[in-house]
Amino acid sequence: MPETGFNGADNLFIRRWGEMAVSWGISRTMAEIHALLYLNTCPLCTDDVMDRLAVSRGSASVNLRELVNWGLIVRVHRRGDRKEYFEAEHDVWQMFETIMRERRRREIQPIVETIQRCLTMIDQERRGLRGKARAEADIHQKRFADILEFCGLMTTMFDLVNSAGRVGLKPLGKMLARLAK
Amino acid sequence: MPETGFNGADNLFIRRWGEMAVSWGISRTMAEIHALLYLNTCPLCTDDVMDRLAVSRGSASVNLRELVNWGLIVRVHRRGDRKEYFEAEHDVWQMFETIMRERRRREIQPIVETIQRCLTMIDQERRGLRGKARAEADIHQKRFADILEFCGLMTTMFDLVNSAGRVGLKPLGKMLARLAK
DNA sequence: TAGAATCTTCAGAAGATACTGAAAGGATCA
DNA sequence: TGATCCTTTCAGTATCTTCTGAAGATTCTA
Repeated sequence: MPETGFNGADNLFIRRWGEMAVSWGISRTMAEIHALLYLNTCPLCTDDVMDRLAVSRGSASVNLRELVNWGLIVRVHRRGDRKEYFEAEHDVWQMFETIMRERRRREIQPIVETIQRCLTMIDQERRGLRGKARAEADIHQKRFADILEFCGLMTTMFDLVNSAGRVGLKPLGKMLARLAK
Repeated sequence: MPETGFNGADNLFIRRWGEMAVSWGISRTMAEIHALLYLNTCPLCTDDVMDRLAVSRGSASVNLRELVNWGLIVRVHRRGDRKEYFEAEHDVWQMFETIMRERRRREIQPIVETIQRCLTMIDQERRGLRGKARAEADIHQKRFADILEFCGLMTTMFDLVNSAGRVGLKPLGKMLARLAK
């Protein structure tokens, strides 16, 4: 393993990052590898990850690939070295944008599509109803519409944050502070 | 079970809401119960939930309590009825604020505290270092500081969204649309 | 206070998820 | 071409999570 200047702070951070990941639906090992690469100044290879986090080759391989799929780390080749190295995105803002884009695609999009289908379904079902049943269906329709509107707004908000983020953290911070007043 | 006007759309939504929950670190049953109560116009009791979602009494009890702890549903008592009923928050905006507040407390706060500790630790460790090791420590320090700044900004943003949310979805939507240009 | 209705708890079971380690696959070198 | 180095795959295993169902606690009624 190359000199990586690991210390107590790094260990603490890596452990906590992994613990937190579980409550966000991400596997502990994957998050630990991500934290390890985020802190590291130079790319690491599979063996480095195995040694450092005490995981098997299989686990390291699978989790590294998954991180590459998410776009949070990239493969790095070195001349005269057959090993593959991995390097993390170090720009926190870019990291956030990547995570948001992926989660939107994988988790928000499916629910949005489902709600749209629900709205279509309920609209058809509603036609045959009268009186109380009709009123109930109207309320359900509104519930669906509310969530859908909310999802749309969230999407807008994250787009805004991402575009503002490109300018840098500082300007956005100032802008938000001004708005919050 | 009281008349609840369930239909295909509701079933579809409840199922999908439960599926998505898993990728957000929430148990499927808990999310399904939440979806069930969110859609329902009248409060439901434990037996209603058991019948509707085909879960055991124990599971219904535990998950309902957890939802109450999160503040997403409330207990409702009815005169002359010993059963306890449960009703969900129906305002999507309020729901979002509740979820964000809870997740911040349970998941963001711990990582923020850890990073602050990391910064203190690395600052102490750094004193004894010179040359390359010192430079490396400086970079690590910056990495920690970046995440911390990012967390602070996210917090500000959600506060803003929440306060703007109280005005209603529409005004915020317009405001964001204007900013996004 | 006995008895009925309801809720909570929890040990054991079931199910889901993630990891391991070895074998197979692929690339490069001599 | 064979040897070497490295990566990927996957069946079996370990671990973690969640559920079940019944026993026990609690609350209310008569």
